[in-house]
Amino acid sequence: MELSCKSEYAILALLEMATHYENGEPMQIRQIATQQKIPDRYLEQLLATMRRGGIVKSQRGSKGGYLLAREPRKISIFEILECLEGLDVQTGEQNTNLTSLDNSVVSEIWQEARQAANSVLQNYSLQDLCEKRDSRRQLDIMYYI
Amino acid sequence: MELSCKSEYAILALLEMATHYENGEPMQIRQIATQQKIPDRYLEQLLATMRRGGIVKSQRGSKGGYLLAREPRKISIFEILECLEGLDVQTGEQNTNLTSLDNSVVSEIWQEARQAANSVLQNYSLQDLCEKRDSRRQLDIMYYI
DNA sequence: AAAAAACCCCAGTTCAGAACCGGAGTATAC
DNA sequence: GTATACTCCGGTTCTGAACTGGGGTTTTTT
Repeated sequence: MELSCKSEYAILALLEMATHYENGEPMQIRQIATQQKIPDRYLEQLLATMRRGGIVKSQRGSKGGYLLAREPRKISIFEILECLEGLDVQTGEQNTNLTSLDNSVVSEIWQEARQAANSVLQNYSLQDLCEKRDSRRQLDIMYYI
Repeated sequence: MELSCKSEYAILALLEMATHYENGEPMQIRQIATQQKIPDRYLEQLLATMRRGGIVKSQRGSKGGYLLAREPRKISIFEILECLEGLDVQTGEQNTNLTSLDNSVVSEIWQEARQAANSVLQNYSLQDLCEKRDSRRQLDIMYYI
């Protein structure tokens, strides 16, 4: 039940891109990696995966980089995790022999729990996280004064 | 978001014990391991952990074995996972310097999702799983006829 | 045209932790 | 007092996550 390092990196990177979404310029891997303290060669892979998943788009060549494929409001946290953690390939083989009844009952319960978590994540967009962060930041300033 | 092998083994073992809870006799590791296809030396460790966690109790010596510490109705799936997967030690260090605002916002969302999953698991007892399995079994027989 | 700046692809390597095994010790039943 | 179980603690194996490296291709700039 831990958030994988991979997914955390990805969300942080997208958060960074969402923050600069308005100005329309692509962001370079290096730039993002430095800001969010992510190993850049690793981030490269994550961004490539997310490009294939239609979450970001890339611009090659000099002055190139990455852009969100859609507005931050239209990208859910669930979608990001789903893209990265593999599609949870439903190996639907109901081997009623190998997989006992006990097994399938357990995995159904687990499925249900996961579904509950997923619907929470489906209701949060990148935009939401940015806003949450920004209002938090405001609060911090208030306290400081 | 995958159910660890460890937790699955544990639930299956407890399910087996719940099934035989009525007759009051302790069950041996070997017996459970064979039934549920679990490596017995590994199961031994899991049961020991659950004994320390107050989920099962043990009887040493000949004719010994393990028993559920409470009725199956009173043991939630959540409790089992909590016991095995470590207490999720809340490293509450809010290093506002090391951990950026972005980081903490992300981990809060994750927390919320996990909480949603947990409350599902809190509402399922071993008894519930047994009943689910048994009614499933009845259904299978019906189809067979 | 050439150089520079970026992404692209694919193949490693490292490392922590999960899963599993073994042996010597201890309690209990008969 | 012997057989049968759990108990404790340490080791091993193996997988997958995290990270690294090198040689490409595309695009911009000069």
